[in-house]
Amino acid sequence: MDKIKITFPDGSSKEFEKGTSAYKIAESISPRLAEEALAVEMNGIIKDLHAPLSANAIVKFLTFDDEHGKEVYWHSTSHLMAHAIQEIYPEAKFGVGPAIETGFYYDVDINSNLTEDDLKKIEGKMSELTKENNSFVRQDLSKSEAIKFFEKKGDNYKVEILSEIDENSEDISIYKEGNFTDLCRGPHLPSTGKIKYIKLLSISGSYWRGDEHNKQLQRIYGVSFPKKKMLDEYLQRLEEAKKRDHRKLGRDLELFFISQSIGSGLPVWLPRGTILRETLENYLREEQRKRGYEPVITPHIGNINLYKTSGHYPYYKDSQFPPIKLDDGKEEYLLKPMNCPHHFQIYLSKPRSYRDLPIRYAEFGTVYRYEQSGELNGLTRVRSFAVDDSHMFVRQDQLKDEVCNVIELIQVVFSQMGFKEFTTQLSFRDDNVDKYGGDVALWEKAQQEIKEAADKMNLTYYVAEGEAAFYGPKIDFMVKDALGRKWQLGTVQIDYVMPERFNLEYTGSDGQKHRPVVIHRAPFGSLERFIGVLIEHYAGEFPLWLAPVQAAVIPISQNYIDYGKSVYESLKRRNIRAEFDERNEKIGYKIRDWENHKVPYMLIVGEKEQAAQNVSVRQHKKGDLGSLSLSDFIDNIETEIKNKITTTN
RNA sequence: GCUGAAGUAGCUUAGUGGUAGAGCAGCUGAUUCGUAAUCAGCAGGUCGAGGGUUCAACUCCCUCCUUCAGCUCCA
Repeated sequence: MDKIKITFPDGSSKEFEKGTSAYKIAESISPRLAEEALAVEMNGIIKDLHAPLSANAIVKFLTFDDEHGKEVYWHSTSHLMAHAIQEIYPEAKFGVGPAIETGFYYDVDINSNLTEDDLKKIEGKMSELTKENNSFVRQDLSKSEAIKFFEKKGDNYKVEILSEIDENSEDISIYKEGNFTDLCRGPHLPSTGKIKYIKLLSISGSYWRGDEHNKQLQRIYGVSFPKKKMLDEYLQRLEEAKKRDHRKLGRDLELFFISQSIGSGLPVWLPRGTILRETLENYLREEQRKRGYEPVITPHIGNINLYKTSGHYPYYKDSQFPPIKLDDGKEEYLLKPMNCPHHFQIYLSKPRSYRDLPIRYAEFGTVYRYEQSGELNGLTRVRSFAVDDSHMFVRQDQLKDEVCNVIELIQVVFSQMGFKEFTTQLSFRDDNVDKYGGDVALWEKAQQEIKEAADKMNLTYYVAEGEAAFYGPKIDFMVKDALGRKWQLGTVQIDYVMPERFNLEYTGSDGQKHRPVVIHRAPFGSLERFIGVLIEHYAGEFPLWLAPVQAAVIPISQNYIDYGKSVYESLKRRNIRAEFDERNEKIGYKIRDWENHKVPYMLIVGEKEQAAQNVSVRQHKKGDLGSLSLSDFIDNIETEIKNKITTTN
C-alpha cells in the first residue's frame, strides 16, 4: 500500500496510507479534534472531512473557531434548512443558500407566504433532522446529468444556475443528506448531527439573482452554533445592538427626530444634537484650516443647467427631487443633489495660475436626494444631509501627494473618533461602458494614482470593480454599526471628467492653459450618517468633548439651590455645557435620571459641599469619585475637553 | 419602488365585535431628603387616515399613509 506524508500547521508530519480520509487522520491525532473538526484545508483548498487524501499534503483541520470552519457550518445549516422546508412544503423550489458573515440564508419559492410561526415549524423540523445525523454525501457529475436531475426535481432555479456554468472550468457536484439533494460545490460538514443550536431569524423578499425585474423569492435568514452558550451570546449581542440603535438613542437623548409633518427622510436636529454636530463640524474645520482648506458657502439650489453640464442630471434623474420651474417655464432649478458644480463656479470666477494650486474649497453643504421610500433609515439613509465636502483643484504633479494628504486627514479624524476598525475599498470601474463618463485612459491613470496613494499611506484595502462613481474612481472608508451593517463614511474621489465638462483651466508656467484634476472628498461622508454611526459606536455615551451635556449640577435638597446655582454659573462661565437640576426630587432619582441620559459628570452639592465650597463628583457609570474643589474640577474637565480624550467601549 | 410585518397618550405597552387600561415622562401638592425610581392627586387617546360590513368596529374587510426587516438602489 502506498504511503503519503501529511504535514500539519505546527510543522510536524506523519505518514498515512494513500486514500485515508481526513476524518481518520483527525481521529489519529485526537478524538477531540475528530469531534470538533468541521472541514479540512488541504494545501489551501477547503474540502469535506470525508475526502480521501491521495497525495502528500499540508493539512489543517477547521473548527468553528476558524472563519472558514464557521462558513462550512452555516452553509451546511442552510442546506439542512432547505431539507426541512422541502419536508414541510414539498412544492418548494430553491434559489441560492449561502453562508454569510454571520449565519446563512436560503432563497425559496413557496406558494404561501411564510410567517414567524412557520419559522418555528421549520426550526423544529431542522432539529428533528439533526437527530437523524445524516451524512453529507458528495457526488460529482456532468453538467447534463445535473441538469437532468434538477429538471426532474422541478428545481428550475438550479437548472438556470447550471445552464450558465462552464463545466470545463468548474466541477459540478451535488450533495445528498438524508432524502434531500442540492446542487452545491461544497464543502460540507460530515453529517447533520454536528449542527446543534439553530435560530431562524427573519424572512424577507429578495429578487431572484438580485434583479428587480425577476420574481421575488422568500429569503429566510438564520444562524447556528455548536454550543448553546454561543447562541445565547449571539442573541444577547442582538439585544445589545438594539439598545444602541441610534434611532432609539436619538429620541431618548433628544438629539434629533424625524417628523412626518416635515417629511420622510428629513431629519431635524434638536438642541442637544445640534451641539454634537457643531462640535464635530468645528473640530473638522480646525483640522482643515491647518491643512490649507478655505471655507466657502453656496446656495441650496442651483440652475438645472449646472447639473446638465456636470452630467449628473441624466445619470441620477430618478433620484433627485423634481425641478422647481419658474413662471415662464424656461428656467428650472434643482435642490442641489451635490455641491461640486457650485464649487466649480467659484473656481471659474476668476483666472487661475499654476501658482494658486492646489485650491481647496470646503463647505458643510446640505444636499437633497430623493431616495426610494424603502431605503430610508434613521440618520444613516436620508433625503437631506450635510456633506463635509471639499473640492480640491490640483495639478497632475500634485495629485498623489494631495490624495495622500486627504487619506492622512481621514485617518486622523477616524482615530480621534475612536474608530479602530474600518475597511477601505478602492472603487474602480468595470467593463460596463455606459455607466461611466470620460476617457478610459484617464480612468486608468486615476485608478493607478489612487492605488499608489493607498499603498504609500499603508492602507489595507480591497478593490471593488464596478463601484466607482460615474466620473471617477474612489477610495471609500466604511465602518460597521451596532447591528453589523456596513456604512460608507469617508470618501476620496478623483475626477478627470468634471474639469473637462466645466472647462476648468489654469495658466501654467509655460503660459499655456492646462486642466486641473479635481479631488472630491468627505471624511465624515455626511454629518447625518456619521453621527448615526457615532451614536451606536459610543452607545450614546459620548466622550466629554462631544457630550451635549457635560455636567449636571444636582443639589441634595431645595436648601442648597443657591449654592448649586453658583456652581452651575461658574461652569457656564468657563464654557462647560452644564445643566442645573433644581427639580424637587430626591438625590437618587436625579442621579438615576442623569445616568440614563448618559451625562459624563454629576456634581452633587449639599451641606458638606456648601460648607467646604467644593463639589462631590460622580462620573457616569463609574460612580462617586469623592469631593474636589470646584476650581480643581473645572481645571480637570477643561483639560479633558481640550485634549478631546476619547474612550471607547 | 418590491416582499413581508407592524402602527393604541411624548415613550413602553394591555386590550379577539359591546363605554379604551396601565407604567414611565408631564403638571399640582406634600416631603427637604447624601450617590440609580418619595408619596398623593390631576391631566393626557377622533386606537395612523379614509371607506365598507354590523344594532354596535381599536377589533372583521378594502384602499391609502407611515415605520420596521430585507431586496433593489445609493453622486
